[in-house]
Amino acid sequence: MTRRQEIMGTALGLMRNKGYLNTSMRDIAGAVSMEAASLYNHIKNKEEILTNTCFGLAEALELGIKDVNDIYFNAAEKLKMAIHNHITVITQDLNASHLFIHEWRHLSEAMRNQFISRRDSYEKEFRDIVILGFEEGEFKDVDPKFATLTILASLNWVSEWYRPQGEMQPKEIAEKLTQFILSGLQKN
Amino acid sequence: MTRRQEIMGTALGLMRNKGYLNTSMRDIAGAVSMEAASLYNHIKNKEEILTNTCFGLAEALELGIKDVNDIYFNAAEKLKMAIHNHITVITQDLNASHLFIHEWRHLSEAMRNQFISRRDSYEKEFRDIVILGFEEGEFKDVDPKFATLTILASLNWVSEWYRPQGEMQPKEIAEKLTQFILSGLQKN
DNA sequence: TTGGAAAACTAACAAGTGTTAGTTAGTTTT
DNA sequence: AAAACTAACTAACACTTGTTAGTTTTCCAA
Repeated sequence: MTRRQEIMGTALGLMRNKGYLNTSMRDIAGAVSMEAASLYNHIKNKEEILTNTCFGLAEALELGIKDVNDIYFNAAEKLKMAIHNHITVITQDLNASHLFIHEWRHLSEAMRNQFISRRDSYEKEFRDIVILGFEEGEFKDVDPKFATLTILASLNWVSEWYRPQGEMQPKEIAEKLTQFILSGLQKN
Repeated sequence: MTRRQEIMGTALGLMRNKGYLNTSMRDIAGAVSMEAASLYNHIKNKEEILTNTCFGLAEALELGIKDVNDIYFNAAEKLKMAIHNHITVITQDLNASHLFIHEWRHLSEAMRNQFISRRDSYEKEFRDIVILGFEEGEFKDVDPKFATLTILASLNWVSEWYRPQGEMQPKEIAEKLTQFILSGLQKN
């Protein structure tokens, strides 16, 4: 592991606990046993940590959903794959996910706009699956936007309670979520 | 409206847009056309804004769920009422909800612990409904904790996209969510 | 062994932070 | 008329912020 990766990883950990704004360069430096100014030999500036992380995860999610939508399957199958992909990415690095989900607001305006538009287009790919399901006659006639937002909220929330050492592993989480989203809580 | 309420309301608006940490006392003062120091004639300090808001909403939610669990109904009916209550509270003041959902992390440690324990007990009341549904034989044998977290994630996310001027109103949102949570996306 | 890059350091900057102290003008109560 | 209260002000404090400049140390390839 390079020093840069060590700094990045440590920074993400701190930022997950205390928040991006509340984590100072001196905090990060202390955690890797150096002076704040020395960090700048390895990273451009504080925002690079946020930018790198947010766009890194965006890319991972986009790659996954493109795979899903490029192959033909029915909507239920696609949704299952999309959920599986999302959970896999999100649970990979919980610290990074936290930044991706909560702290992107603190990107500079230009980066933020870019980020939002990529997020929107990811959301749209998800929404298309819901719409496909309706066209197939398999899904109910729900408001696709509403449904998609609700689904993504559940998926993202996983990063809040998932613990790698816990008993539920990503694969199982994805399966349960798919089950829940497709057929709900009630019997029959 | 008292000056205090004006300050509080304005502060919540700013904090929703820029985040709690990123909103300075000078920002708030500017928005109500006074000097930062003058704010202290009306409020104790910055944290009071956060504390007041977080515990205010906690109380509103607790009151609602107590009403639900005090009366006898079947689980499906209870869940419906609980969701309705949650959505009503959350959509009442979106700025406050944002603080309640996202910024409670920045409460001082003592307040934060208090807040978390109240949140946990609210969560438990919700979970009891899911468990009741299983005991009644009406709900599937899901992991109650998992289900509850997933449900609450969907509910809280509403505060992120709901717009009072939009076409979907709280009552309708609550109904659609209940429907979605009970019977999912798939037909039959 | 040496030259040079990489990576650390110290010191400082300009700006911004929440908050307190002390004061003043205007209003209300005694 | 005197006293007390309200709500604003200016000025300042003590500290933290991200970042830069300039310097020294470390370390590895030639």
